[in-house]
Amino acid sequence: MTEQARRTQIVTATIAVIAEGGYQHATFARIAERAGLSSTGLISYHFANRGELMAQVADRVVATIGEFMAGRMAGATGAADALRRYIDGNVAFVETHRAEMKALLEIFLGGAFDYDAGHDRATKSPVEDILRAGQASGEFRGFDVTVLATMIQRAVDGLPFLLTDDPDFDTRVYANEVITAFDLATRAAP
Amino acid sequence: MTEQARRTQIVTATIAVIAEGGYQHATFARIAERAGLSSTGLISYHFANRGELMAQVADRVVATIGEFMAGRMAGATGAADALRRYIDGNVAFVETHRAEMKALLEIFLGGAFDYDAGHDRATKSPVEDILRAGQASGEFRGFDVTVLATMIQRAVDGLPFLLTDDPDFDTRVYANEVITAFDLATRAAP
Amino acid sequence: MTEQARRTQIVTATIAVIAEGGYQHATFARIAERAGLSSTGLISYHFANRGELMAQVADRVVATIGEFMAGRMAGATGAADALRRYIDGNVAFVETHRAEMKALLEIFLGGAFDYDAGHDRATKSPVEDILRAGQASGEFRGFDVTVLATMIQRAVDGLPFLLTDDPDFDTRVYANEVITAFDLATRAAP
Amino acid sequence: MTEQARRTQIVTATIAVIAEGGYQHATFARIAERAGLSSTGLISYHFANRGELMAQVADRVVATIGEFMAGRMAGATGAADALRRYIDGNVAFVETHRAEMKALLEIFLGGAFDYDAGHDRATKSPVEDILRAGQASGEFRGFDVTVLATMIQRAVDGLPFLLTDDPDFDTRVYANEVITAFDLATRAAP
DNA sequence: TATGAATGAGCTTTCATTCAT
DNA sequence: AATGAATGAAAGCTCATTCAT
Repeated sequence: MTEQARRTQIVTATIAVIAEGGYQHATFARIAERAGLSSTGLISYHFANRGELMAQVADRVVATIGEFMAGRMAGATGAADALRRYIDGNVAFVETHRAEMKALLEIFLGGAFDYDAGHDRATKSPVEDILRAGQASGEFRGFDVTVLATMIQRAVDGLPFLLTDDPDFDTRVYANEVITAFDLATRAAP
Repeated sequence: MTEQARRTQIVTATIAVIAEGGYQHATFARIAERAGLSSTGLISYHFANRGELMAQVADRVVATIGEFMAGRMAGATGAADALRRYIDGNVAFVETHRAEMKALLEIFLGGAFDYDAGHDRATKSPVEDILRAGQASGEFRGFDVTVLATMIQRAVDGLPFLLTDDPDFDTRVYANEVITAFDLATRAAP
Repeated sequence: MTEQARRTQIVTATIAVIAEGGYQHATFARIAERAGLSSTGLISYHFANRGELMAQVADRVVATIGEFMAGRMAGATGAADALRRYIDGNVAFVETHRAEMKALLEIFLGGAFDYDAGHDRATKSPVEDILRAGQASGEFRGFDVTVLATMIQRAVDGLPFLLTDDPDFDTRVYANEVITAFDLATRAAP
Repeated sequence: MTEQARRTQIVTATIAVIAEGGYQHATFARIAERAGLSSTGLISYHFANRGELMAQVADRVVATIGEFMAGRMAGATGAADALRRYIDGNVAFVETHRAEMKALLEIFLGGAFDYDAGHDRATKSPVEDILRAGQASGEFRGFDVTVLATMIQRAVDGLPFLLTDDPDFDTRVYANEVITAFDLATRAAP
C-alpha cells in the first residue's frame, strides 16, 4: 500500500470515529480498529503525533469544503448573492457531509490542538471578503466586518449541534431562515 | 476549613484551569496544584467523581449568569427591548466573567459530560420565550423561533472564542453590532 | 457512650458488613455508615488498626461459638456422642448465627490477617480432644487424629458456603449426613 | 516475546505471588515485579482487567488438574475405586503443584471474583457423578449426594491449608486417611 | 512498509490513618 | 470521647509513542 493511500485511509477512519464518539473518544486504538489496521503503531508511523493526525483531518475537511464551496460560489452576481450562496452552500455541505463537519468542529473545540489561527484564515476570511465587498459596492450597510463574519460563521457551524439534538430537523428551513436573517441584517438602507 | 468553603475553592480552581487550558487539560492534578491542595484525593473526597465536579462548575456558572441576567432583564418594555437586554447582558457578563464563561462552554463542548439538556433548558428557552412573545405582540416578523434562537445564542457564545484570539477586542462593539443585526433581522416590516 | 459499648457497636457493625459483602468490601467507611458513626476516624480511635478490629471480630465470634458449644457438649455420654454433639452444635450455630459464621470464615480466608494459629488452637483442638478420647476408650478406631480433625472441621465449616450457593438448603439434612458419615468413619470395628 | 508466552509468564507470576501472600496481596505491582516486567501497564495490555487475569489463572490450574486427574482416573474398576483414585489423585496433585492449588483456592475464596459456578461444575460434579454411580451399582449406601460431595471436596481442598501450617506434614498419610474414612463412610452395609 | 509487543507517564479513585479542634 | 476534614500512598487502567524484527 502506498504511503498516501495509507494516510488517507487513516484520516477517513479518524473522521468516522470522531463523528461517532467525539474527539476524546477517538483514541489510536479505536481509529486503528475502524481502519482495520493491525497496530496503532502504524498511525504513529505515518503521522508524527496525534496533533499532526488531527491537523490532517482538519485540512482534509477544510479542503473538501473549499472544493464544494468553490462550485457553489461561482457565478455569484454580487455580495448579497454571494452571502446567500455561502450560507446555503455551507448548509448543503453539512447535509451531505455530516460526519466530516462534526469531526472538524470537534477538533477545533476538542482540546489541546490549536488550529484556530488556520481555521480563521481558512473559514472566516471568505466571509469577511464578501462582507467587505458588499460594503464597498453599497449593497451592505456599515457594520463591523469581524463581528458580522463571526456571527455568520457561528450560525452556520451551529447546524451540526442542532442536528445532534434533533437529527430530523429540516436543514432547508435552517438555511432559508439564516439567509433571510442575514439579508435583513446586512443590507443597506433603501 | 469548612466543607462548603473547600468545595467552593475547588470549583473556583477548576474554572481557572479550564479557562486557561481547556476541559481536557483540567486534570485533578492540575486543579489540586492550582488550589494549593496536598493531593488529588482531596478532590475525590469532596466530589463523588469528575462528572460531579464538572456539573458543579456548570451549575455555579449558570447560577451566576442567572442572577446577573435577572437584574438586566428586569423592567424590559417589550420583546425588542428584552432581546436587546438579553444580548447586552450576556456580553456584559462575558466582560466581567471571562474565565467562568470559557469554562462553561468548554464543559458543554468538552466531552463525555452530557449536560446539554439542562443547558438548553437554561439558556435557549429564555431566548425562545422572548422571540415568541415578540411574534405574538407583532414586534417581530414570522421567522422560525428555533433557528433564530440558535443563531442568537451562538452569536452570544461566540464572544469568548473571539476574545481568545484577540483579547483586546472591544466587547461593546460586539454587543452593539449583534444587537443591531438581530434588531434588523427580527423586526416586523413597517 | 462508654468505650466498651462503642467497641461492641463497631464490632457488631463489622460483622454485618462482612457477612453481606465479604471481607474486601468491609471498608471503614461502610462499617461507620452501618454503625451510624459520624466518622471513620472513630474506628481508628477505638482500634489500633484494621487488623486489630478484625481480630476483635474473630475473638467475639469464637467466644460466642465457645459459649454456645459449651451448653451443647455438656452431658455427653462418650466420645461418639461428643462428636455427634460437636457436629450438630456447630451446624445449629450456623443456623442461628449465619452472619457471625460468615464473617469469621471471611476473616480467616480474607487476607493479610494471620489468625490461623489462634484459630487452630481454638477450633481444632476440641475436636482432636474428642477423637483422642474416643481412641483411648476404644470407641474409635486407630486413625490419624490430625487428619480426621481437619476433615471434620472442614466439613462443618463448609456449610456456610453451601448455604451461600443455595440459601434454602436443609441444614438438618446436612447435620445428620455429616454425623452419620463420621460415625461410620471413626467407629471401631465390632 | 510472543503474546502467548507473555500471558503464560504473567499467569505463572500471579500464581506464585498469590501462593505466597494471598489473593489480596497479589497486586499488579507485585505481579509485575515478580515477572520482571517494566510496568503494570503490560499486564493491562495482555489482560482486559484484573478479573480476566484471575480467571485465566483459575482456568490454567483447573485445566492442569483436569489433565492430571484424567490419567489418574483412567481404568477405575468401580465407584469405590474411582473415589479412591479421585482423592489420591487430588492429594498427589497438591504434592506436586502446591502453589497452583493454593492460588486456585485463594481466588475462589478471595473476593469479588465470581467463578463459583464454573468451579462447582468443574470440581464438585465429578465427585457427585462417582457417588451417584456407586449408589446405582449398590457399592455405596443411600446418603445425600450433595452433602457427601461437599465433604469430600472440602477434605481434599483442606490439605493446602494444613500444609501452610505444617509444611512437612506427610501428604501420603493424609491421602490414606481420607480414603479410608470415606470408604467407611460411603460403602453399603454388607 | 508493517507488525505487535513493550514502555512509562498519567489518569481517577479508594482507603486507612492522622490530627486539630 | 468525638468530629470531620485532610493526607498520601496505592490501586487498576488508558494511551500515545517507541522499537526490534
